[in-house]
Amino acid sequence: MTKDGGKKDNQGQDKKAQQYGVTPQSVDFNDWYNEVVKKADLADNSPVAGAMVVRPYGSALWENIQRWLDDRFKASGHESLIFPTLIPMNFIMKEADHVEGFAPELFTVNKIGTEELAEPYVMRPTSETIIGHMWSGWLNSYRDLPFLHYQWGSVFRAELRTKAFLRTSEFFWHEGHTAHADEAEARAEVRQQLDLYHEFCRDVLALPVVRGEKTASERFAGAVATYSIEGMMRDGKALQSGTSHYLGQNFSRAFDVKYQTREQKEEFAHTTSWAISSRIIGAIIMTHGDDSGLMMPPRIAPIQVVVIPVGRKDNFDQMVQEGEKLAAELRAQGLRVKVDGRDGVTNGFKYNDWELKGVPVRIELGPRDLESGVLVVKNRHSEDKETLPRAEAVSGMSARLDTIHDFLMKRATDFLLANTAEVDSYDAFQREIEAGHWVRAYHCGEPACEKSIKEDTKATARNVPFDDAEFFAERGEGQCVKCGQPSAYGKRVLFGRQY
RNA sequence: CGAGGCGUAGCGCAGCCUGGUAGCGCACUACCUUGGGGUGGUAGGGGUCGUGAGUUCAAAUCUCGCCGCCUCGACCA
Repeated sequence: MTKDGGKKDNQGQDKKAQQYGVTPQSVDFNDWYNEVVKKADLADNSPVAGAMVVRPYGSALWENIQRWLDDRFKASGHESLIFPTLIPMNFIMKEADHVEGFAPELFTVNKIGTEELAEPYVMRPTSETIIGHMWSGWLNSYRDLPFLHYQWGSVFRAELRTKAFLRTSEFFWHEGHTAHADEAEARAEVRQQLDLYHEFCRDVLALPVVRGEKTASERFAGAVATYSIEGMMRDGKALQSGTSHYLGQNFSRAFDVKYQTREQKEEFAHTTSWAISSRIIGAIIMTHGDDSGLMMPPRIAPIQVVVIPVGRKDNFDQMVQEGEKLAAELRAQGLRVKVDGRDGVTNGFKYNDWELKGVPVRIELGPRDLESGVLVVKNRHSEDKETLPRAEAVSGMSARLDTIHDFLMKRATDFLLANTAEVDSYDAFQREIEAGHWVRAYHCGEPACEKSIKEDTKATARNVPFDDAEFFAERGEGQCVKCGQPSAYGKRVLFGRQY
């Protein structure tokens, strides 16, 4: 917190201010974020530069994310597989744009023991190349298609400036890779997976996101088209929270992924790839978090309800047991419940602790409550404590979590809309960006023009919202906000500063 | 990778300028106390000062290299 190390006369006084809680968002959003990540026990720095250690609480969150997505992938006919972490370096070189995009950030393995390798490997930055290589051997006939594959794993991209979850040199994700007989089917897959990500964000994480297509300069290295979902963080910056790419035949040509058609012609497959990474955890933190710490969306929260037994020395153990009984009732409904039976820690400490960790609902259970058959229930995002009949509190818990979900979704959506401006002049554009807002503006579609906007304002084109996007979908024409040329895309482009 | 800042116990810091072998608060352990919003007390344990080298009789303290973290910039999911 204190940044000037030269301060005198400060031998740990003013302890409360330093010990408890996190720096308010309004004071320093970066500090807030870093402190929340560490103090909520999500992750810690590791001895490896730019690579984090995900601690049990963060890992539990990630596992819940994985589980939901994995179920849906399988439900739509996708199959998981496992590829090596190492990729022959020359594979990366086979797709021209791909090389250019990834070469600067590759970790290279060029030695085994003391032996120099004639053919170096790279730590995979993404697996299109090696998967393409293998597909080439697996694909013969149109009857073999589609390939609907994905894998969970980590990838490596050397980053010069890292931040827990948002940008680390090794990060965790799933990468979906599919191959199709024709463009239409491949494009449908691309859209289907992006829509799944959108559904996941909306219905599970309570994250409002804008679906749209990336402009040419923001496209994935080697893609024909890149689509993204963009979320707005509490500081007004955008976070690309998921991507889906139509790769055309770029990779299939580079890796000879071809098949014989029904008409007995040889054809290259149309491929796709799509991903959500551990970065999505950063989106959860920065969309819902507040000055008390994290706020876990209830449907993904590792702990949905925490039970705090309140008691004195003579009855504390009994209250913990009662807490466990209560927890068992809630678990029987499929809820994830924790009983905080720590002794010697005061209730106030526990309240603050679980608020920092963002547990959506807290139940206090003390002798008085037990006697009168009530429970004291408090939602993480509210100041109010409710005293409810026990049966009602228990049976209504799932509905309560749904209500919290809806509240978070609405709050985040309101925030996103309130902090997005529609502008038609470059003055207004710069002013709005400077104020930390998103901007919707017409743009000519020229990469050079986009670049100059970025140089002026640090803002980039986030995406061009779909016609059926939940926000900002209206079509229209105008003049480029920067250069005055006729607009491209048939609608306003979403601009913002980004993570 | 460029500029700046910072690395002393798990956390937040003092000590460094004016070298003499480490201190405060919290946390931790034990006991007592307290217990419905970060209880109070007593007694303890823990660091060789990011790392390597140099200067010196002596280095947390002075010098240089390296590493790491943070912010800004360039680059990127």
